[in-house]
Amino acid sequence: MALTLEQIAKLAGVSRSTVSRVVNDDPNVRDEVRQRVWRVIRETGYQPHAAARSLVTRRTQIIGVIIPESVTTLFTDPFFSLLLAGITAACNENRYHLMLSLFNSPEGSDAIYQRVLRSAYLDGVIVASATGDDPLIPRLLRDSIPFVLVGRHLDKRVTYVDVDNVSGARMATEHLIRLGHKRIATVTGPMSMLSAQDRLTGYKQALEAHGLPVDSSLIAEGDYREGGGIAAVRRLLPASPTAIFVASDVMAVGVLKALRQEGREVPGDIAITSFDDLPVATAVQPALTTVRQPIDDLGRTAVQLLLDLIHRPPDATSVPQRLVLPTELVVRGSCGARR
Amino acid sequence: MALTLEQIAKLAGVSRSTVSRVVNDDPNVRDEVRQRVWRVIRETGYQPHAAARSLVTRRTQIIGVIIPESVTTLFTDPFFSLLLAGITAACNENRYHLMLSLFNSPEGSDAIYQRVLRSAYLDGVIVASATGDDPLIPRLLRDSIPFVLVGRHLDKRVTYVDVDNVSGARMATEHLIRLGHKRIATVTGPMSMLSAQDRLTGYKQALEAHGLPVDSSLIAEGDYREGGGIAAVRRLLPASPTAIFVASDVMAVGVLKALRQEGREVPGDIAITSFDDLPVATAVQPALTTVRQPIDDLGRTAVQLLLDLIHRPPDATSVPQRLVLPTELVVRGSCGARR
DNA sequence: ACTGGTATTGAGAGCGCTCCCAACACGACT
DNA sequence: AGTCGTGTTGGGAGCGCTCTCAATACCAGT
Repeated sequence: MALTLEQIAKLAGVSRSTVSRVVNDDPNVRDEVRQRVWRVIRETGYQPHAAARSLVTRRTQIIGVIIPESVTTLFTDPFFSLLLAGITAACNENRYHLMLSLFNSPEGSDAIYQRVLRSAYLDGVIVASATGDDPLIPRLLRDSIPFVLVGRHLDKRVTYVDVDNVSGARMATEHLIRLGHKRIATVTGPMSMLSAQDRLTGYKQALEAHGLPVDSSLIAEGDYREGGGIAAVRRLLPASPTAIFVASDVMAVGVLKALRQEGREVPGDIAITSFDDLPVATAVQPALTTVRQPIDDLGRTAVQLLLDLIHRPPDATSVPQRLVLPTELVVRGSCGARR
Repeated sequence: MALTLEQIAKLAGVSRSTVSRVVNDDPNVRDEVRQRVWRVIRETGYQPHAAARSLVTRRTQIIGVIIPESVTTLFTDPFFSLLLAGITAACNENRYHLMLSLFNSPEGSDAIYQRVLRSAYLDGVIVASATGDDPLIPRLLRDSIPFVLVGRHLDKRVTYVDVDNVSGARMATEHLIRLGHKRIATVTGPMSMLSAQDRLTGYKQALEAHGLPVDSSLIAEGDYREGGGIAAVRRLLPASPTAIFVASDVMAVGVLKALRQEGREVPGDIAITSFDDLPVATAVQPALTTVRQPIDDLGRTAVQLLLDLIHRPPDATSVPQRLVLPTELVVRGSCGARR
């Protein structure tokens, strides 16, 4: 059976309270006693019972990562793996635990919300790239559960960390402009997501900054998935673009595939730039010129912001933090800059 | 503040015990009372406090997924995303929660083990593809923590679910043999992993079954990562194979890349088959002929086995379950069967 | 009316921990 | 010698829940 504080106390010849002090690094313990207690703890392999502790401290040392219903289908995108890796690393460093919730259950997201968030399991949550109007956000605000969004949000009460999608997209598009392209199309993400809107904004800014017209026949909405890239190409080709800025690597894979099927050469006939710099970007042929986002940082920063929120004294009123991380363009073969 | 049982009891005009019975579906409650209590619960949005409940039931309704240190570098492999998706779906269906632990921390896996597994946070754990000699397994056995392995294990006390790596690899190799190849090389996974050993065994079985020699110059060890595939090709080419069975899709991407660099055509000069059928298999050109494994099933089955283990009465002695799921060959372009 | 059985309910104890407060020892100061 | 402060320790209460057991109500059968 698992040991309790009481038993450790008996073994060390002190009281329950003293052992508790030792375990929690309370300075009010004589050094000699502290040593003795630690020795017993080490020898017995004692570990405090998490639930008992949580019951009184009202803290679980667990944070949740929520993949909202609206994006569970994107979960296999390596973006989420990398994000999770960053988040878990930061959690480990801070001795926090991570609970993963995909809101992908037939019971409905309301029921999951109740079960996961209202039962005091979690000290706080990180919400991964929700759509702008995800019903989750108002609920979290209403229940005053500490949370951080990965991806920006319009509500001023929301703390978030995002990558600079606008300037990333602008760079990717300007790169094509510099290469002499005039008819530059774009495949966007699902417009319900702010990241998709931002990348489209960056694309438009680049065109406008260089006096090029924004032509709606050169804009096709995708879904951040491969199939969306394929479908978008079919809609775009009649407008005869000479280059395409694709709003994600995964869609770019689809675009590449579709173009190949149509007999178009990349970058010879059509140049491509995209966004994310996932491992797949170098797996395809030609390798993708793409915008790198610091996904690992994104995860680590989200954890840091959340822990700040959790440890903030409840009366402290302060403005929610909003961080935007920089992006960078990685030039490879698909844009035709190197030939 | 969050409500307690006691408050609900007062509101419904019954005792704490009765509310507890209602919440836990105890049949010994008059229907009229049950209705009344449920109504109050619904109206107030009451949710039992998880820690308080855990403290007495000794159950947390949380299961852990552990990615051992030996494979954390593979975590971005979409295999893990798909596995996690299957696991979370099964968890949601069973009203369990999922705690994700990557043993990737500088504090060392011993410390994480203590922190995560000895504090009674978890009802049980799923260990994802450990190496054969991962020190985690004996510790879990010693501490009698219910656990299920994804991937087989030699110890007879271990419950696991695996895919049929041997017969999958045999199919992939035999397919090449049927296409007339005689000099078939293989790029293996890291030989510390049983799945890698099994896939190599399948490869050898296929050769032997068709009277072909097993030539060690045609066998190169990889690491299940892209770089390993690239490096393996350089070691393999001097032996002039006409076909290669690559033990994972991700490595196959590397192999494709390296062959292209060496000016070899796939499948013209060298035919390729691989293993996994991840999304990337259809992203590359030519698309990979590969062995599909039912990853989603793997995750769901692991959860099912674990829950069986958790709910088994402690005195029930029974033989650990070992399940092996079938694989299937998906023929695409890289093997040259379709031209 | 009395007995026994069954269905339903409430009260008390206790899970293992933290936190508050009182108790104590000890030295320093008046 | 008495008082105070400081450092250290132990005991009690209580977090919100479940579980056991006793109490009560009600019915049927005698």
